[in-house]
Amino acid sequence: MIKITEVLRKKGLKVTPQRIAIYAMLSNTKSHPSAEEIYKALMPTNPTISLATVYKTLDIFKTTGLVHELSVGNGRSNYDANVLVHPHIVCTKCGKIYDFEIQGLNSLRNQVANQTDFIVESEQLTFYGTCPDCQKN
Amino acid sequence: MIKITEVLRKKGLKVTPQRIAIYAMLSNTKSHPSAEEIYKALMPTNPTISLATVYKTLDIFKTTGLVHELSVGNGRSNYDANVLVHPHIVCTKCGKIYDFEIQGLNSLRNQVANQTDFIVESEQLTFYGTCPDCQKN
DNA sequence: GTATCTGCAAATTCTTTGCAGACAG
DNA sequence: CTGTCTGCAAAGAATTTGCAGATAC
Repeated sequence: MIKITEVLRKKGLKVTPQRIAIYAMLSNTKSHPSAEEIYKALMPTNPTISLATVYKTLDIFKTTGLVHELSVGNGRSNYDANVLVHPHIVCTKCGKIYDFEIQGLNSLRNQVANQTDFIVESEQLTFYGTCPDCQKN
Repeated sequence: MIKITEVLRKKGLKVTPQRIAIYAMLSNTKSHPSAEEIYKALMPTNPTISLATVYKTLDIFKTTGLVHELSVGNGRSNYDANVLVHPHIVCTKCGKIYDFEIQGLNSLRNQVANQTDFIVESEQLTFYGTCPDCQKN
C-alpha cells in the first residue's frame, strides 16, 4: 500500500484512506466496476465511505490521469485503472467487460489523424458480442 | 416521405406521424442528436410531440435496427440513422460528433474474433480530439 | 373493433452540488 | 493552522414507466 501512497503523492493529491481504498480496489480488479460497484465493494472495509466521495474521487483520478472512464452504453460509467489505452469487449448478455490487445492500432491512429483534421487525443474501441460463458447457455 | 412509410412498414411498425418525423429528422442530419435535441428540433412542426414518445420510438428503432445508439461519454445517448457500422470522432472542446471512414477494419474485426472467444456482434470505435474549428480558437 | 401508440405526470437511475465538520500536510 | 476532503442530504439530468385516451390498420 506504500506504493499507492506514492502514486497519489506524485500526482499532488492528498493521501486519504478513501482514495487509497478506491485506487487499490480498481488496481486489483479486471472487472471495470461502476461507481456504485466500487462503493459496495468498499463498504465492508470502509463502512463510512459515501457514494459522493467515490464519485468525487473518481473525478479527480480521471483528471489526473490515474484512471480511465469507459462509456460502453450501459447507462453508467465504468472505471479502469489500466490507463494504457486498450480496446474492450462487452458481453451483450451478461454485461461483463473484458480487456484485450490487438495489433495495428498505430496504423489505425495514423489513418484517423490523416483522414480527419482533428488533433487526435485518445480513443475508445469497444466491441460487443457474446462471451464464452454466455455461449454455453 | 413515402419512402419512410415503406421503411417503417417493412419493419412491421405502425406508421405514425411521430415515427415518420423522428426517422426523417435523423436521416437528414449528420449531427448525431440526442433524444432531447430530436425533440426540440421537432417541436416547431410537431407541437404536441412528447419527449417520452421520442424515447420510446428511438427504443423501437434501435431494436428493429433502424438506428444506432452511440455512447461517446457525454452523459447521454446520441442517435445515428446510418446503421452501417462506422467510426466516430468527438471534439472534446465543442462536443460535436463526426463520421469518418478508415481502411483495415476487417482485419481488426478478424483479430478481435481470434483473440477473444467472443462471438462478435458489433463495435463502436470512438476517437477523441480537437476539431478544426476549435483548433482556431 | 382491437391492439398498439401517444402524451402526460410521476418514478427511477445515475451523477453532481452545497455545506458543515473532519483531517492531511 | 489552513486548505482540502469527506459524508450527508438535496438537487439535477437523463431516461423509464403506468395509464387513459387516441389512432392505425
